[in-house]
Amino acid sequence: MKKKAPTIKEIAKIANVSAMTVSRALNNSHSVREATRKKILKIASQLSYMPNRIARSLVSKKSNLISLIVANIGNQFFAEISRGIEDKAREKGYSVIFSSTDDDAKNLASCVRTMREVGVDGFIIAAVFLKEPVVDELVDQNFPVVLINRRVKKNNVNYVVVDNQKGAVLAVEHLINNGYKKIGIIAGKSNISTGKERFQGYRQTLLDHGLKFKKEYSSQGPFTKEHGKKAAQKMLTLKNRPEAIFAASDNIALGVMDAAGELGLNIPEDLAIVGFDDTNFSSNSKIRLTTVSQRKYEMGGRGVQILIDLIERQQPDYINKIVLEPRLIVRESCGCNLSKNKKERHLRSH
Amino acid sequence: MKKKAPTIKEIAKIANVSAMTVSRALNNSHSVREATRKKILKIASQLSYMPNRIARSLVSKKSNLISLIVANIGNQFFAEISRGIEDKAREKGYSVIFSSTDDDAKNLASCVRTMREVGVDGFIIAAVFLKEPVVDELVDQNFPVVLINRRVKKNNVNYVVVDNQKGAVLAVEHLINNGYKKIGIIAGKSNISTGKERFQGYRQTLLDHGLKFKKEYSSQGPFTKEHGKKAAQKMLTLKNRPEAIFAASDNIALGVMDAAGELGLNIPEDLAIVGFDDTNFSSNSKIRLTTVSQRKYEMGGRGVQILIDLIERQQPDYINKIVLEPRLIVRESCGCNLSKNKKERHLRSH
DNA sequence: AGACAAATTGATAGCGTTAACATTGCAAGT
DNA sequence: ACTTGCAATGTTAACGCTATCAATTTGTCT
Repeated sequence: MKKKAPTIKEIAKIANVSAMTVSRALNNSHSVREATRKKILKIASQLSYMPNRIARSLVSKKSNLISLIVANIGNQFFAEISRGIEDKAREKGYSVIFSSTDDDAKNLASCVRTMREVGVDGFIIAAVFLKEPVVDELVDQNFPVVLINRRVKKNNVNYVVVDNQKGAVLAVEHLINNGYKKIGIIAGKSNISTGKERFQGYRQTLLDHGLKFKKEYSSQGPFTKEHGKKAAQKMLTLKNRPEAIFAASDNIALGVMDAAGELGLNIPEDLAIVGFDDTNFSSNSKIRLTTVSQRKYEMGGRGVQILIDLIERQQPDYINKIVLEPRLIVRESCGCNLSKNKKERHLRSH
Repeated sequence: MKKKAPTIKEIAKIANVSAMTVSRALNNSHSVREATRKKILKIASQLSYMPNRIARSLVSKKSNLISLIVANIGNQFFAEISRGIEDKAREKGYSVIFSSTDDDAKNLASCVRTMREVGVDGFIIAAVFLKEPVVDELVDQNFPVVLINRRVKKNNVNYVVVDNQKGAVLAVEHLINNGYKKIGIIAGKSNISTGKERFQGYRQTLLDHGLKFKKEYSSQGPFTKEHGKKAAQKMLTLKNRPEAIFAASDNIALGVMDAAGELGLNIPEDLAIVGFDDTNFSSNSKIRLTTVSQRKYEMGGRGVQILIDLIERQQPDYINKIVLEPRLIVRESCGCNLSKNKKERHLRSH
């Protein structure tokens, strides 16, 4: 059996003082004589006393627990965000409980409920749809929430996101500026803010540059490699196939690469690809994915900062919306910085 | 301000019963009349009552929280394990608090301490060194712990690992069987079980096949891409360089690929690589890493299972050691299943 | 109807901590 | 010496829940 942990009462008994004095001594309140404090601290350390936060929480109505809800913690993108969240939370004295929803609305609802029972002080959610009644409810009840990465349609929630539309514009303009005209998109779902906004950025950029939007050059689905592959297979076997694809996430881009590989298309010579997220693997020397960078670690950290301000009310009561700047990381999958040398070498080999 | 949550007392008042009856009704105890239960449940739902687990924990001395400690949640490998842990935990009614240690012993110690204060029911640790006093202490105190992925030298702890030595044997034998003789290793640190055991497997296999171990063909360091790259740069510029490298993790393998790329070496034609872990990205069509598979998701799940058995004492009091079978996933980075066709094509192009 | 067992409900206390107020003791000021 | 004032400590109750045992109601059987 687990050994019973010592309590302040036991310390009190040994030290011959009241439990209250022990409590005060351990929380370095000012009104404890130095000698008493020392005695108590010594006993506490001998018993290797640990404060029981559960009891403390019951009184203070604060658990110092944060709930982090993502679509899938096993996914590199969310894992990187999570690390940012964890570090900042720990720095501030909070711990993080994580849950994955697999982008299923029911799971979100049940996670939120469970976490409220657990007594978390607030939520960081990176798994919302544009319409998200669960979030509305939290907001209505003034329960601390911060959305990360994705936002909801309603405008009354705190969030930290990148400018997704702008990110898409950067990506697509880069392709256009380098001479590509037949540009396809494999996008996320349009009921998710990132999916929708990146798609809009794509479409708008085409129009702004006098290119027209072709339905067969676009696909909307989950942000997964599988969707990327399937959609690319279809798109790349069109009689008049696109010569460049904007993948709305790096995972999608990976799927596109797989499809291209199977069709015998070289990247970037036969097909240019730009991704979105700049996940860890994208810089790999075999992948060299040109992609729109999201500062995931920072995003997580700032989200926590806002959440904790909210919880501890150090912030006035306004809604905090942070839109980070996206940045295009040009690597090689877009074919836009191939050196003359390489291009020639490639041509020769055919 | 956050709205105060309703308590059983308030329900009791409205229902005109005692708090105890409400408690019983909500926990479907048998000794509540059906009519009473219905009345109480209705009121509870009207008030959207949520049980306060903190209060419950204080009484029951059980939080239904599990602490998961990994080296770095932002790392794909640990992220995948975590997902397995989360799913099983949720299935069993537990939630998971995660912490990253960056493989720093002090961080581990402080995490464990914090988590014990928080009141977790047990630990799943995937960040131990061979000698780990913190774990010893938990074990001494009979506090539920399960180690995942890595184990400690002492033999009195529950764990779930793969057979790392065997995994290394599989990898290296595969290379040897396919004609490679000059095989290097970029290994993990030898104060970590996985690092040590994989190294031993490598060395033993060489000897068993009449090859001799050359110090300059080996490097030991962190399981990171950076270490992989740096070590590979050194190893591959040896006058008599290895023609194959066993990377003790997929991340290391990625670093080796980077180094090879910079040196103008093609994989697998000029250099064969085998990794370890089979992380998500390894199957990518550009990477195609031959690697030793660890069933990470399963590993996590089984770890949780054991931990919960421990917590709830459904298991007799013996120590549970699970060693999963590794499996070699042959893809292309080892050059061992290049079709004749491809080989010829490659030769032609030179 | 009366007696008894069983089912249902209630009262009390306690989990470990802290907030709020009460008490004690001791030094300074007159 | 005697109030005054403040520092140090103590007492009580409460946080929301449940274990335990006591009290009450209900039903059953003779």
